[in-house]
Amino acid sequence: MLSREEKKQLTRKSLMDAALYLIGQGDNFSNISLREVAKNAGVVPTSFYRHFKDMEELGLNLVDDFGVMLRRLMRTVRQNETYANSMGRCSTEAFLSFVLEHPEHLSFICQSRTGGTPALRTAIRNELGFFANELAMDLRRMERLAKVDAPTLEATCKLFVTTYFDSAIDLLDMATSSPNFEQEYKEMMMQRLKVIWFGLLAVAD
Amino acid sequence: MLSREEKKQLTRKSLMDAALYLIGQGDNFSNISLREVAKNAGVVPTSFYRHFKDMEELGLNLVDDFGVMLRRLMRTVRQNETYANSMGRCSTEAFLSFVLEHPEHLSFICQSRTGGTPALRTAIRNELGFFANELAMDLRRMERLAKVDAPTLEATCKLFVTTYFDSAIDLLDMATSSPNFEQEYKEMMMQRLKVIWFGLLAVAD
DNA sequence: TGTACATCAGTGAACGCGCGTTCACTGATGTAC
DNA sequence: TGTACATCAGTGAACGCGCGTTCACTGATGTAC
Repeated sequence: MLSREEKKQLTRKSLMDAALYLIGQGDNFSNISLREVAKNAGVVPTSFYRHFKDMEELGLNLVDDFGVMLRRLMRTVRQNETYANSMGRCSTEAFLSFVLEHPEHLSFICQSRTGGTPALRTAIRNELGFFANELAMDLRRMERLAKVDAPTLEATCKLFVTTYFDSAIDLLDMATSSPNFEQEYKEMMMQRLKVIWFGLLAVAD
Repeated sequence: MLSREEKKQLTRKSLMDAALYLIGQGDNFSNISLREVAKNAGVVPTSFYRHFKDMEELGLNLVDDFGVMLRRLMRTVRQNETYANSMGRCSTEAFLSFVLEHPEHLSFICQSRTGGTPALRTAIRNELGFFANELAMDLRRMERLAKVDAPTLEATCKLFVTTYFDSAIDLLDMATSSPNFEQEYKEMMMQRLKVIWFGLLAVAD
């Protein structure tokens, strides 16, 4: 038998899942009503308030989840032994899987990054900034980039991050329309990453 | 005395201006109601239907306006005699002015690019694609890029475009918080453009 | 130019609907003795 | 272990509100003669 607290956590999760489900159906997070979420979670609207103050608070919790997922992704990529040799291909494939495994979560992040409430946008910006900083730490360890000054390295890392997340929207759209989308996506990303990477190396000299 | 048609166009414009005004107030376009727009345009809700089928159609017209503005921007930049010599600085300053002159329009484009209805997203994607193609045409004329293959050049142009439009959100946020935002923005953009540009030159060799 | 009629942008009342939020409640789970 | 009470996640009715959309209308502008 589940404890009261465990049951509560299950309901909480089903509320967040319901929001993601509705995003997956094509709704914009900012247009999703509390009542729709409660209905899809199989719970009466009033119950919502036992878990979240309002929809924005639920959204902030989705951003937190996203942050956890992102950190897990980074850890996985780094542990891959071929990472140091073929960073671009490696991380592109990891990101591809990441997006395809959590399409609703990524739709939510991409649309709320620009269209969410100020609090949501700030939270997402912080997560992406963390991502960029981690990437900068990784790159700083590379000998061939030793001569790159800090501002350029940081700017480049932000460029990598926005390139990844801009591509997520394209990827999600492609996945519903193009049969060979995985290959197309990889080629597109490798093209873009190559240019940025070459630029960074050129600056390093 | 204005003709009936001229008056109608004025009302139409005030409806579109009302939508932009509400976006400027911090609302998300997809959350703005037809009634709010009509109210801010000084017109009864029913009048809205004399001009647009629904809010999406109004949004598509905003995208069209944006397209016209974008083409005007490109023409201006190209006419500038120093363009060929210092493309990065030139276009960054032009884009800075562009964003600051039409902040509501750019908020709308940035937020609807990812958060709008499918029709809106497609329309915006087309406009940005046009921008990227024009840029590719400009770059193709440059001798030092003669050796760059077409896919790389196109990928790079898309990268430039997404870099510009991703920066627009940051710029609009900075403009309301940072006193020295223009200088900060220019430095940030020049950093990013430099890396992409160096990357393109490196690929050219 | 003047008159009689057509057009149609904007009006105002009305509709049914889903919304967020409140409230007093129920009954299973948890706690103290 | 058994009992008596406390907690609190979830219920269900109710509220007032703004929404999109409909309808028949008004009266200024436009057109034909």
